[in-house]
Amino acid sequence: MSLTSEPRLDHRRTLTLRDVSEASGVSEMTVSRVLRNRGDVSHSTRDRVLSAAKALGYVPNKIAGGLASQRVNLIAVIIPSLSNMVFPEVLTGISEVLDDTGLQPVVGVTNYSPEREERVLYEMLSWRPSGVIMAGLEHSDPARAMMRNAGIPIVEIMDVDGEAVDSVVGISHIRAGQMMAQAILASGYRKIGFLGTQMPHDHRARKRLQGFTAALQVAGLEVQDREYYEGSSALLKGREMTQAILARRPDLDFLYYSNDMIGAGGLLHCLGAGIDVPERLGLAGFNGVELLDGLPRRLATMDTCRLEIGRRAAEIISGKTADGKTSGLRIELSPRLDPGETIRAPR
Amino acid sequence: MSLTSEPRLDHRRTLTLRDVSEASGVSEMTVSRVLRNRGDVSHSTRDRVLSAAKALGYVPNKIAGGLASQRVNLIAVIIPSLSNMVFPEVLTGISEVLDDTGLQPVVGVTNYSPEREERVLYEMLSWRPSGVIMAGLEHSDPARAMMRNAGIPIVEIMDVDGEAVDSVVGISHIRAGQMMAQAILASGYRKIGFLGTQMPHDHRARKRLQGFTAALQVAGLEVQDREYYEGSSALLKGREMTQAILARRPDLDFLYYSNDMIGAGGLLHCLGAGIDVPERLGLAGFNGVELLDGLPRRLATMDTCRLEIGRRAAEIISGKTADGKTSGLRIELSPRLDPGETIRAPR
DNA sequence: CTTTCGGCCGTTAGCGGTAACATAGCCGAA
DNA sequence: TTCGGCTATGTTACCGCTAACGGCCGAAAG
Repeated sequence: MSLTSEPRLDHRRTLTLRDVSEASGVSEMTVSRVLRNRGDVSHSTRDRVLSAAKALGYVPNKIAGGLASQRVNLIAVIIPSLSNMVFPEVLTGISEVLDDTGLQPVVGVTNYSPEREERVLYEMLSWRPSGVIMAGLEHSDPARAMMRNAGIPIVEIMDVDGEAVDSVVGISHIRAGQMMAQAILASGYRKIGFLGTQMPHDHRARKRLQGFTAALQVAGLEVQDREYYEGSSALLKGREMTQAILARRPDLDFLYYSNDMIGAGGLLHCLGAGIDVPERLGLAGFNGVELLDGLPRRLATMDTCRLEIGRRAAEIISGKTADGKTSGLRIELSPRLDPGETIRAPR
Repeated sequence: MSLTSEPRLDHRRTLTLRDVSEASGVSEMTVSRVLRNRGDVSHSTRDRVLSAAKALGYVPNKIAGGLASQRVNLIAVIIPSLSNMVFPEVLTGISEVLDDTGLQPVVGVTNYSPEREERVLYEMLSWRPSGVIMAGLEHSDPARAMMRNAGIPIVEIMDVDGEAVDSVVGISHIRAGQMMAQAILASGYRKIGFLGTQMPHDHRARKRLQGFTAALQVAGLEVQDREYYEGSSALLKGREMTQAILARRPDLDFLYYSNDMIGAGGLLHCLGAGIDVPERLGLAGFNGVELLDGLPRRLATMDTCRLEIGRRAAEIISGKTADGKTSGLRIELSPRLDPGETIRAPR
């Protein structure tokens, strides 16, 4: 029952274009035009509308707008995890590019579960996004079908070893594994152990190992011992695993880790245990996580172009490619091997 | 012009309820009921509709649904950064709780910029979410106004030192700083240095320092020297900063870091430089990042209840509180100090 | 002076669903 | 038999916004 009062707004129904149109004395359509910066509106009208909207505290309703225009400025980005440090970096690349396109990334997380991936994809598609960026190439059949039928650009990222639904941007993890194996062999290491995630979930780690063992095989060698773990990777896990594998096989002369985090834990363990790295024992991780620069010794690793992958994927989605194409692209980037200080010089 | 052909779907207009209704011989309304599991539908009809929907590959349109029902199952979650490790953990807590409520978190990232925060909030509100979870208590006036007028539950998280728009869940960073200072003093350290982010951006770090210095002052002491940095925190940064501050003030006997990551870098530097930790020099970080367990020495730190904060916030938003209230709540959690192995025993 | 044209703004008809109500059977109780 | 009540389904009227088109008006062109 307040007569004048401060900005009421309390528990009134939410504002619509009509409120702004009444407050500024023009039609809803004109208000819509002003707020979207589309079509011709005189300067004076524009100002009137804008100030009315601000005064009321009007926030457009994209639900209604999207339905009417059949267009939504969302890009679905589906990744396995956020706690991996790898994916936030991809997201950064995506955001960088999308920021000045009016497109907005919306992130879904699958926790490496195919069922969850399917659900998340379904949820996201039900918002009718303008594009999908999806990590990996391995998906359930229904998920593939949804992507194929969505009628929007799809970009699968991180990995190029397999068949893409539409476009793909990534590196070959098989080749990455091969490259690392060759570098290790070139430095004269021969008794090699592997430490990593339980394979079934992480397809890219699996492919790395596959390329790795294949390259060893060419040299007539094989992985001597393996140590698996589940759950998230942390320094402590790397320490424990390293201790365990070395207890079993003290004769190993190289340890290949499936990621930098556990590799760093292993490095700390070895240094603490007085093991001569890299002469007596070489170490290598994967990913090139710069967060870990600053370790007592720089861990050998392989950069995976995460920022670049994010950027290129976003460019495809937003049509910023050379010829404006938004589908059927295939971009393979080349990972760069950084020998750090935990692989001895080639001999 | 294919006559029979495989699932056509190629470049046809996207499917609607009508398509499913025609394919299954019932009204659109009935299809809607089946797909939403709402209202009575006979078993046989349900099956028919479901199989028709699956066969066609129908994906509901939440844009239309949301407009019609005036309800949307989205929760806006607005945080400063994803590369901080702290926020993904909060997200985990949120997801855990939201997972079985039908509500879905949508994440927006502000990069610690108030302008960006305002934009992101505006964007999110324009999708008419059912709630907002927002990091921190410091926001621009327009942002506050938007939240106040949105007519939905708002939960500000992480920090309780200040005035909330609606509900708040977090810890007192002022008290956290005090607690750490008291622990440090109790162990007999007297010449204390601080290393952290440039304050203006990170309000919580600022409040910690504020509480910290206040507690020192009570003991007639003050922070002897400070070392600031900008950009993201990493081990290397921690090393460099530690080296710099110790070069200036080799007499310091304690270093308080604004987060665990740079603290860990500092620890590695000190160990490498042969400094006696914690006797000659004590160290402490902040956050209790478990990722870093496994360092040569466990860094003193303070757990910030991130998972719990996420959970409680989500519970408020989803009405899972004791009395079902969704607004006006205030929950202050107590951070736990972990002295690790870088503070010597109290004397 | 009429015609044309472009700038500015309004009107109309949906977009694809759902709330609310109406309806048609069917059953059992009065 | 009648009638209330229940179940299973259909009908209608929007939700808030925008595409498409149309109208008006003043200025430039014929």
